[in-house]
Amino acid sequence: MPELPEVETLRRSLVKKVKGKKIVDLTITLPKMVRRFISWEELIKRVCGNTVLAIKRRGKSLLFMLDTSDVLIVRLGMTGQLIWSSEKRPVKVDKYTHIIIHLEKDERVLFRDVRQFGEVYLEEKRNVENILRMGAEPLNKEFTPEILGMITSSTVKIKNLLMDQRRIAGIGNIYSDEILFEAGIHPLKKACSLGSAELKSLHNAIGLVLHEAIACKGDTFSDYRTLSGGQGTYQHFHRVYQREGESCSRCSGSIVRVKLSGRSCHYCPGCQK
DNA sequence: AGTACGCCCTGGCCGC
DNA sequence: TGCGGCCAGGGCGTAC
Repeated sequence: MPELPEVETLRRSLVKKVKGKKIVDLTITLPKMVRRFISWEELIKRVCGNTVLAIKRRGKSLLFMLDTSDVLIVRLGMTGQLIWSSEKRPVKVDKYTHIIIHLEKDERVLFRDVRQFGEVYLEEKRNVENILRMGAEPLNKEFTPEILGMITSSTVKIKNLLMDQRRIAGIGNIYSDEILFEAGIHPLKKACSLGSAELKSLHNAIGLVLHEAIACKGDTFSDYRTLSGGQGTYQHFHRVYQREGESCSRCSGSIVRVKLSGRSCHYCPGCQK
């Protein structure tokens, strides 16, 4: 389940491998992975022959900036992977590889996705922000405790708010649990009830946890892999996520799991008030 | 406005 | 061994 740290890790690798290179061909074996009102035929037509000027990230989406007015947008969903394949180290294409971006010299980026929740689409650069409709980037320096305070002026439960991409971009189920533990805030607490000390603590925890996870090259709790097929290591440092019944590293109490809007939510009742 | 739920989808796991 | 049933969940649409 790639969230901001996993997608940022992929982005950094993609910059090294793909930036400045020409897309010579695009293979789409599962057309329904192409979404948002563009046909796969048109996608291929508008992508092939163009050079990738830059690779950006917005929330959990990767943006391949082309040397035309278009951006190729990739969202990995739950189980999506981007895998680097070269002549020296070719990667086998299996039944879960739905899209292949072909560069020159037999270099490829494979888009593999078991559950098919991911998507690829094309949008004009000037429309990207409108289409993505995403909230604040939590690692930008503009993301201050004051901005966070404005975002949290809602009666939504703080856990749901952290995962709402239109409010804050890039945080999913794993990191929202870990961030709230780090901040010592109960996940079911109403966002608007947070005091200024809690907001500061939450802001700090967001930066801390996301940077830590990026330093780990992400979290390979399940399907996520780095561009070269390796694993991230953040899963070894979970403090609450998927640790139901285990003891809290801080107070030795028992980690609890509850259902919240169809998602599991883990926290320590002793540390998170 | 907030929330619950179903849908998309498949591998993995459980119980029988 | 094998099979049915259920679960995980990001994002979106819909109903309340």
